[in-house]
Amino acid sequence: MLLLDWYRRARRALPWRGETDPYRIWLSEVMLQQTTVAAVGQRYHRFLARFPDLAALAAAPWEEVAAEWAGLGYYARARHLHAAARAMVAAGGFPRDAAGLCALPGIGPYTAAAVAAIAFGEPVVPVDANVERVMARLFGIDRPLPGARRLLAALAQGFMDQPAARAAAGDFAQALFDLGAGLCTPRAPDCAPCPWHDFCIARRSGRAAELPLRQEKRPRSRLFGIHFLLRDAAGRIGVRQRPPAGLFGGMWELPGTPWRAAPWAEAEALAHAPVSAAPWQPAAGEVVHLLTHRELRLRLMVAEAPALPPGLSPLPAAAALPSLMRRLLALAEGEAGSVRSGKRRH
DNA sequence: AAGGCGGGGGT
DNA sequence: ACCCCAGCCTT
Repeated sequence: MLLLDWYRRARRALPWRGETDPYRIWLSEVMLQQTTVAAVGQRYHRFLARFPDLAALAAAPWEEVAAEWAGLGYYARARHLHAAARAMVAAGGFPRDAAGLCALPGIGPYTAAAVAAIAFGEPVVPVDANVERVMARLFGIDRPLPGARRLLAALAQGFMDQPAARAAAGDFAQALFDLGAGLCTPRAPDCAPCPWHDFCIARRSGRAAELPLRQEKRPRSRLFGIHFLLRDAAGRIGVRQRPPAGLFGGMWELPGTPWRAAPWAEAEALAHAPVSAAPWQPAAGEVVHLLTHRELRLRLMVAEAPALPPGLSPLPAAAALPSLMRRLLALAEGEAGSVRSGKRRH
């Protein structure tokens, strides 16, 4: 098969390539949900150093898992990963097929198929955005996503039903990923070296870069909040745990106002301060943090107190915070405010 | 079927 | 300033 030949020549060297331990395959797939390979980076090895196997992860308290996941985003993934590890230990180990995997929290059709194909050789295609893009172009599918999802999945599974692919299910799946990530890219596909160059309908009509079509997205709504950085006499920072579900569910945060559509006046926000008597001082600047469908605009008030009040815990390490909260902390260090999401300016 | 849910890299 | 990414869960 042309694709498998190309893959054996051109495949990427990735940290999880060549792994056979289903735990390690599973972890890589969950980290990569809606997350680029570059963003995962060294976090895969770091996580495994801390939680080397299913038993270690299942035995760990949630706070340690949350701290290890901090900064990776989509925090429900960490909650589900932890819950699934405990469920698997209780059930005696890993389900050996896609159907069994799919019943676990945080494992949907994609992840179940990926683990089944890569770890167990089950001839199922994990349909991610790469596979959808490749199939939409190869067959020239004009129907926009997400409506075309089932059609694209069926087309991909058709390839897996060929004997050469069935005999190397994990390689075939990863070959589609590498094709999508390296050649059949979203913006400017590099069609010349593509193993399916001659058969690709979109390329033959010069429309590869235009497919797949997508439904229009809704505009971002804006949320405002003011948070409070309280240090005790020892310099420890008081944090609390967010509710288990919803935005940044289960993660540490600086105490603050609720997030709402209208900006807060300082005096109004002080009603939500963890200590009312403290001399709160506003930090310069504002954090503007962009999520997929929200724009968070947060400001910071700073004060010291002899001791942290009940309800606040000392922050174990800044690295245990989601990126949003780390950026908020940076306001107190006098770093330039009003920096847009994520990337630092120098 | 649609919306909620982070963060960062690429262009 | 956008677009997109080795998706899943809830409503």
